[in-house]
Amino acid sequence: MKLSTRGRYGTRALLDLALHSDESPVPLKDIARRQQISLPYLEHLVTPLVAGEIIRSIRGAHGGISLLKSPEKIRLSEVIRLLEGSIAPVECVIHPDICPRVGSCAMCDIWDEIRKAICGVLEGTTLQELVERQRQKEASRNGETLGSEGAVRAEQPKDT
Amino acid sequence: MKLSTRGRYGTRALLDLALHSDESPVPLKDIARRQQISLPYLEHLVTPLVAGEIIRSIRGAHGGISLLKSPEKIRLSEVIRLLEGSIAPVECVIHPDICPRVGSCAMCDIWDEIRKAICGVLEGTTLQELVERQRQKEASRNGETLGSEGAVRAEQPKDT
DNA sequence: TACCATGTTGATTCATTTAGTCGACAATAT
DNA sequence: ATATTGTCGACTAAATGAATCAACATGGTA
Repeated sequence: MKLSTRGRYGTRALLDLALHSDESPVPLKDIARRQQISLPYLEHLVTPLVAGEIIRSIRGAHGGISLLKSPEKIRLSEVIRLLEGSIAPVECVIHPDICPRVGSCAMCDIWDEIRKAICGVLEGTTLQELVERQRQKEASRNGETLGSEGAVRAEQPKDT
Repeated sequence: MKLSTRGRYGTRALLDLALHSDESPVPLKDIARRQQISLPYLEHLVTPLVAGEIIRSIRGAHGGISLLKSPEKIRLSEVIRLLEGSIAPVECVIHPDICPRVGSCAMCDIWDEIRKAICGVLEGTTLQELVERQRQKEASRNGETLGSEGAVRAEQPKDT
């Protein structure tokens, strides 16, 4: 149940793009440098986002990628689906026909509840919200400067 | 973000055990046959559940596995954690120290929300509930017999 | 026009994980 | 004793993940 680097790097790249978007497109090179992702790998991560019409790309000098929709309209669910494929934790939730136990398996219900729970979070989060969160974090990080640096990690989740 | 066969087979095996538990232990061979899991593979799946003291095993003739706790006290979260390891979709949620962006990364918040959402479902589901659900499904499947067999698949999730 | 900066695509590599098998062994009932 | 069952570690094969690279397409700029 782990996210691959596609999901992790891809979302970070998209957030980075949103944070650095003015009018002109943002070169992959810049995103790669800021996010510490290798450029040739990032190119592959970006492809499905272009195909999914979340961003568009412009070749040539001063080229790069830019958002096709305003950040409030970009939901994380859509992004993750493009980067990672289906969100469902098991296949049979999506394709009931491949499971011989279809309709008589109590586990499938639970797997689908998990799918819905995950979708709920992703559906309810827009790129705009991520941008705001990120800006806020960086601002409060600057205000922090002196003193107890370690105070950031307030509460650690006990749970896995 | 897919569950491996460990999680899928393991939970099915445990549910099968709960459904077929009387006083005597249930041989792995029977579970393997009913659930269509290869016996040598099932042996490996069962190991962490024994280690986690959810079930115990008895060797020798008439041996097998049996539940160590009553089904109402066995939460799916515990089972999945034993079978699949941490539920968190990314490592940095559990070990913030391995992430250079710790405390200043908006994505981490989201990944943790997802972890919580998944935990919520798993924490809130006991083996007893699964048993009841499963019995109910099988009962209604028997009452079905004649007529429109296909009526089972009422609503199909559009969403991934 | 020539050239440089950029994105596109497919092939390829390498490491890791997953899924599964097998054999030797330990324990228990009959 | 012996048949039956679980335990454990080694092993293998296939799939996936994480990249890298080269050849190409395209758009600015001198």
